[in-house]
Amino acid sequence: MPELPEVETMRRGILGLAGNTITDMATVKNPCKPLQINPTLATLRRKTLGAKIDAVERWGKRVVLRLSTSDVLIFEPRMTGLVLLTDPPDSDHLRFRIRFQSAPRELLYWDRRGLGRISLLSRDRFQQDVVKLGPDALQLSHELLCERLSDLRRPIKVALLDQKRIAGIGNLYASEILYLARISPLRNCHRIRDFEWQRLCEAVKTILEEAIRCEGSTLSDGTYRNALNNPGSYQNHHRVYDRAGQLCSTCKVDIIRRVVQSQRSTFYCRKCQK
DNA sequence: CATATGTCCTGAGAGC
DNA sequence: TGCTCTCAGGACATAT
Repeated sequence: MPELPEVETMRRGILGLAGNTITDMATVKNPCKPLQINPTLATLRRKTLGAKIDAVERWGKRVVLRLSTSDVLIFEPRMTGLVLLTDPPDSDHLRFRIRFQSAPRELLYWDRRGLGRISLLSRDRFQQDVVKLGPDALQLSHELLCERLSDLRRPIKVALLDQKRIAGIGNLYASEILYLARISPLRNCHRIRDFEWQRLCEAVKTILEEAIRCEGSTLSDGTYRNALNNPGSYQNHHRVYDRAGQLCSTCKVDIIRRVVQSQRSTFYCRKCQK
């Protein structure tokens, strides 16, 4: 589930790693299938031991450690991955461990479902991959949003999830953003008007910034945690996500509906979103 | 090229 | 109670 706000919270939580030096790196044996590491653990160790962390960045839904060797170490949490500076939620799904020269001495990667990835890329390869992704959702302008989405023959909700168009928005925040922008998730991109793209652009910023202030959303399964293993609080502010059947808080007339688009749940108010 | 669908993975919850 | 089935969705592979 980690989308832009959760991954940004992870990034901020481990900013203190900047300037630190990697002394060891290992997978953790556990009952689950092994996590995918690109290219291999041996290569990762050979290329990163002794390297310094120059910067802690975010790239869409990925956490990016820039190393003094000019390589880039990437954590891609996908559904249930976490980066942690403290004890993980459980030991069974702890997957990876990096040790450092000075405090904080350890970074853990925990992933219940194990769909996440850890990758090491050269700076050049990283740049090539970055340009394949769309602009970061927090850097959007009205013009950029139109340029990336307005010609598509797809529902706007589906288009917002396409990381090659816009990077950082996932299933939860797409519903929240469209509700605030008062645009139906079913609307085809190429039929959306200019003033609506303007509203959408503002809603993207508003929702993502609100969610970052709340350190993201920890849903009922409790999986998502910040780097200190504390839950976020934005789930208490969701306007539509996972609220099917509840009264719309804007019109107070219609109820929130759930529909399925591209095999993902979408939540919206038929009366408020046109 | 654009768009649609299948796959990976685990645990929670439903239904019998 | 314990089994089987379905669902959750981020990113990519494969199909149309």
